[in-house]
Amino acid sequence: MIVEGIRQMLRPETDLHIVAQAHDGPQALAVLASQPSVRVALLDLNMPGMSGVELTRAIRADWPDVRVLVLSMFHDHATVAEVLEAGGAGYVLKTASRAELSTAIRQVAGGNTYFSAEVADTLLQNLQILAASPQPDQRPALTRREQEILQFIAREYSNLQIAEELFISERTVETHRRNLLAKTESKSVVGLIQYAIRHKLIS
Amino acid sequence: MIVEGIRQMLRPETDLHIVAQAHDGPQALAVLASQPSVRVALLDLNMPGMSGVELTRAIRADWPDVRVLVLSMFHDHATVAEVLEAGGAGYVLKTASRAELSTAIRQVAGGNTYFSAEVADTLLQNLQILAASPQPDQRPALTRREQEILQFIAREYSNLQIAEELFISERTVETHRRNLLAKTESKSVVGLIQYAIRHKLIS
DNA sequence: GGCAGCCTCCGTACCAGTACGTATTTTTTA
DNA sequence: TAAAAAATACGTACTGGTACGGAGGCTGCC
Repeated sequence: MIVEGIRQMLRPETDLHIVAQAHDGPQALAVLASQPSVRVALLDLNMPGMSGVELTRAIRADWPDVRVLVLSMFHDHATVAEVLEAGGAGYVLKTASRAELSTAIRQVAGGNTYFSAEVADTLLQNLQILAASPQPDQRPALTRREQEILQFIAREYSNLQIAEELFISERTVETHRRNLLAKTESKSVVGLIQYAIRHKLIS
Repeated sequence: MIVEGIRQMLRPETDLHIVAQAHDGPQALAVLASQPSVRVALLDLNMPGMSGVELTRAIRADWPDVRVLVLSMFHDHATVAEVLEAGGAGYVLKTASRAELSTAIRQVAGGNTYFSAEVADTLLQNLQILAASPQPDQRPALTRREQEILQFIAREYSNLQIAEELFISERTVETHRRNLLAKTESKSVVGLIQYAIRHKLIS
């Protein structure tokens, strides 16, 4: 029903060719297998059986050149993020007009991404969490020197190598290393690296 | 000059109070030190001396409650990403209208983020790279057992502990560990953990 | 049946990191 | 300027990972 609706909706757009359609996940995968010309897969996130996210992931895994455009009623952050993580290239709300939908398809086909305005808002709102949020980080901060040492550790330098690099004694490096382990409450370099990554001190 | 222009521009917005102004980075930091009531710092990315990104970082480090709104002529991805990474909460182009600028200030003051439309586009375009890009990951896959071992290593288990946990010999764990190091091309457990995190095998 | 890949196990040797204690100099902060 | 924090440095001892080489059993596939 919905599939047919979209088909009718896009009929006037003469540059868009609907080459196939399917009613659930497995069917979609089967269709893709026999239709090498598909460039964009437009799919309803809320489908029977296999979830839209799973299907997205499956498509991306088997046909990396097929761009996935997701159609959904909701735009909460968790869902949108999941779709992106699964490899979705666009996310359009079901309230979108024909004009918006066709624009989205063209954008996605062209290698770009497309997000409905509300979806984009959601994403940007959450960039805050990813990159710009005030982090109430109330643990003992690492000193400048310690952070520096940590950089080298993360690059798999040995204590001796670090010492030579910084023109200090190996013993000093050992001490810094000990303090790092204590401050990050890790038993070994393993926890240290995880701490560093979590706190975006490296990579 | 620019500072004065913005001041005049925002004068009609009666709910916004300009409590201080500065002409370069160090001056801004000094002003902040003496003005505890500042909630939003509006700064030109292209300033003399200290770069806007540096100033952003400095502000976030010393006054985590001050929200930084950046004003810039450009919106290339590298620059925007840098600002975000430094802790900026918003990014407005200099072509913005008074209405947009005041909206941005209010959004940022309210704990949200704000990005001019073009900037938002740039960001969304690059989400593709962050989250939806096809990753040609053509390295030897880890076996089930190896992944299992890796989980324990990430949790800071020693070889002996892993052995006991899995009812196998410590030697076997050592061998798996060696194979893991080889497959991930890392010199030590340091690289191993980074590999695991990058490939979402842990945490 | 044979081959490949995985999981299992052993020994020897070495080195790097870790634990713990102590102490001086330099820099920052109160 | 005194106190606190950071950076510097040393010694001893021990543990745990790493390098290297070898080997047998099991499963699944051609």
